[in-house]
Amino acid sequence: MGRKFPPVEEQLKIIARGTVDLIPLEELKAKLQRSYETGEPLRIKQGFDPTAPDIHLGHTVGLRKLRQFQELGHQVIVIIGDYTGMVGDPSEKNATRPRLTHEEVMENAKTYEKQFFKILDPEKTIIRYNGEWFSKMSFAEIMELASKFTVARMLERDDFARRFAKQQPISIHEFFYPLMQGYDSVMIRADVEIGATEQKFNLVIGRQIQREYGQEPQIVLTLPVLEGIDGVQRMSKSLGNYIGIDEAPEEMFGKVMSIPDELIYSYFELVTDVSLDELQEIKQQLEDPTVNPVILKRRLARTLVRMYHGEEAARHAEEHFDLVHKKKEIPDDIPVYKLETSRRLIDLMVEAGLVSGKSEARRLIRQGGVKLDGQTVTDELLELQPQGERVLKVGKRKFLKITS
RNA sequence: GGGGAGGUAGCGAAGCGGUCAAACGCACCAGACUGUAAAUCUGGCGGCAGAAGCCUUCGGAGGUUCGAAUCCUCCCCUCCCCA
Repeated sequence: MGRKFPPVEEQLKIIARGTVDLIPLEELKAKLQRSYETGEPLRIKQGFDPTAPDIHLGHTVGLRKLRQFQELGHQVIVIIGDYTGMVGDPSEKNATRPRLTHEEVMENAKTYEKQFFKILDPEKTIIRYNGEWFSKMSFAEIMELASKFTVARMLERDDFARRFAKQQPISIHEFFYPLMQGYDSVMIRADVEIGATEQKFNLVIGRQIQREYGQEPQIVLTLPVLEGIDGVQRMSKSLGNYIGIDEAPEEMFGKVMSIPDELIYSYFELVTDVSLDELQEIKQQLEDPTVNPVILKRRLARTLVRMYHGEEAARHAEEHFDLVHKKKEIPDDIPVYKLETSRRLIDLMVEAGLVSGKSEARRLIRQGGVKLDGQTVTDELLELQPQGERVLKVGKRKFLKITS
């Protein structure tokens, strides 16, 4: 029948790129083969819990994979976990997560949708909120779902087991998380579910739940967890080590430049659109001791800014970066503060939001972290008079233009 | 239902009547060094005050005391064992 899709082997090559697990591979081949023959696209699912208002590069690892499926002709279904978001995924967590209210979650969800389409093709994407079905579920139905799973099975999970062993609390509602995620798969009849490796348990549970509800189990596709810019922990908004896809080009460029070298390759691999050939070349250069890694890091920064803000912005961001950090000059587009009357520097710093309090302002001055027109400020009692235009630098990257 | 162990700053963890704004480690911030990397070193890390000092903190509310994170009472929460 229809020749809507590339041949199975070709599809597999693209699907397998960057993935950690494909379980079970044989079933995936069968599904692909069937869709190839019938012209019916596979239903590819990934869920996102809007627990924070912004999408960052960590999310794009999965989104990019979804995009690849779209390009192969398949149907992508994104679940926005307005209900699961209220539970909070316990995966990899060592403690119960704070529960968000439905209002908070919905607020975040709004911005999610917009940001998704920076990567996904809106024409080939269906967005569903899982509150759609969970808000209507009766207690009888919840019990039925819960009965399909045992506590022992739940405790197989590393994170639960660890918390249990350490005598830390586990709330009952946390056990529901994997069940809910699996039920999502049932509701949308997922053929493939994508998630980070830490999601493996939840994803596999989905297979079992689907089977219980009389459906063909989904294929589990896991992707590596993207490390944050600190190079230590996973990228996460709450850890503050993230790069948001909506961030200003200059900010984005700067953040990329601050990642540890060890991350350069995986960033290229997981969150940029460089080709496999280029990837190969990058790898070689990174292994070559005569090549300064900073060159590749710049390329990474440029690539990422280009992807989200365009060629022009990327060039601009790089110039800006050189201006500030290489030549130690001051960027031209910094916040401005209008000084009307005589004012103490520390008060001004607080008011302009450069520091959280006067104590911090004093501290920074004492430590030589504050510069006025390039001169290190030593007097923490410094009074500023309105006069001309001056530039205040606080710490490594905060600037303020003071005008009169 | 019974018995036991706990709740200390962002996290982990000391302290158990004054010298505690609270050791130490991690995280974080600043400085030096660099490639705004990592590593390393130095300093900082409740708030306010020029400093002396003052104010608010040790699950919550009361109380004892000249003085409490430390003692007492009640309450809330967590974990373990038994039932």
